[in-house]
Amino acid sequence: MNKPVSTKKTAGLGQKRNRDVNTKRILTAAEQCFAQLGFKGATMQAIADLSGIPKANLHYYFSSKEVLYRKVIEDVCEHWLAAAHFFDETDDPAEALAGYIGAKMDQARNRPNGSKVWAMEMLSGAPVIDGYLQGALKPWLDQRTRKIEHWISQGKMDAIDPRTLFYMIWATTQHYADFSQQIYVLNDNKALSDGQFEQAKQQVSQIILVGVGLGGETFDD
Amino acid sequence: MNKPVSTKKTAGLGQKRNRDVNTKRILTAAEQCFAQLGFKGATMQAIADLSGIPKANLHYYFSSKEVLYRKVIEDVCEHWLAAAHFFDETDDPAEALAGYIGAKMDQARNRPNGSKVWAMEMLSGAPVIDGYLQGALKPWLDQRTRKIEHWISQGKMDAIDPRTLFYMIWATTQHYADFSQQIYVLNDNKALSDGQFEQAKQQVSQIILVGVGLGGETFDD
DNA sequence: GTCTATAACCGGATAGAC
DNA sequence: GTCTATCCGGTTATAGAC
Repeated sequence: MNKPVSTKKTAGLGQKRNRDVNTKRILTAAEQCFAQLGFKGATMQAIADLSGIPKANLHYYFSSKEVLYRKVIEDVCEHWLAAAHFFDETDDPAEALAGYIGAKMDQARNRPNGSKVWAMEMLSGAPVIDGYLQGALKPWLDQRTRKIEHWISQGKMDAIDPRTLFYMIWATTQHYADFSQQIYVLNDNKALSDGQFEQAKQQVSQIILVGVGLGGETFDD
Repeated sequence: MNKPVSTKKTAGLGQKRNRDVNTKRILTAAEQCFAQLGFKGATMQAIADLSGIPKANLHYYFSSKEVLYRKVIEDVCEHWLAAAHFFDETDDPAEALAGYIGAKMDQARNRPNGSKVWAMEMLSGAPVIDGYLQGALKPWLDQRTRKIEHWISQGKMDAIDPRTLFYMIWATTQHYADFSQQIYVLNDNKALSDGQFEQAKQQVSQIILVGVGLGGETFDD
């Protein structure tokens, strides 16, 4: 749909930059295609059309469809971790959880396709992402689980199972990206407005915080 | 993988029954294949192998891959509604929500592939399921939204947004089916045991009920 | 580095014997 | 009703001109 940044050889200085730009365009288009259609369903032709880069050039930048897919997944993983650190910015459980939930909600809103690719991968049994789950996500979760257990032992929050809590946070926040079509229909065939989304964000935070015994001053209105 | 119920013509009485059995086997295999691989990724050959029925016979029972897929989706929709009525079995908000959450959790555990096909459809933008969302799910949600608002006006529960609550319930319960691979890895590469699952069920109920101001006696242990 | 044309392959669907 | 063999369209990937 879009025009490629430069056709034919512009040989010389701006070339590496050109390569980066094209690579980025391809990755963005691929993320969208894979998100909606799955690995098999997305075609190189569709990715080419969407990115505005000829199909054969995709194979110039990425040796195969699978290599392209793995690169998309890698980016999504990095993106996941980007929100993860919000949990550690404070030692107050209410602040940590509210900050983390807010960050995950914003991610779902701002980069829904990343969330969808992740979901697709999980549905497929995580063939590509598996190593990342073991090597990065599991250690992250184990550590935060201990942090929550510590807060519980200090009487700062209710004695809930930390894993259930995290699964709930992940599921709920990612739902706003992954099931956006369902939300769209249930919202009278209208996308959530910024106001509606902000309200949802506040509500999700409120219900979860209150649910784990942190029902303090977490609302805005 | 499995052997077909009967090869060659057994002509006569048991035939219609035979047809039903084969149809059922195909649908079960198809549900699994579509859940893991998406519409395009699942091949008629794979469905044939898994059901133990020759590929050509699939086309005898279902005229095309799309017809087969639509039938799978229909079954999944019926299944969705099957849990929906648990919400209406009582006028007590805590009982209604706990019963509904429990039913949805059990569904996720007992028929994960149904949940995955649903999720896949949503990620793809719900091309097939759209009419059902408009015609059945939206009315259902609108009605239950009013019920919750009624309870809120009676002071029986906190003034939360009913939609956010339902999205949270759907997302969290379905997470146990859709993201089972992630849960598997995070649970030390072991599937959740029955005990772990029951605990998760209780925890989800507890956090949500407490979260909306229904923190009474909802636990077992 | 880029693009057009094509090779090689695979999957859905059908024809036609039994 | 069931199964084997086959056709045809579509997809990935590459060869080779520019």
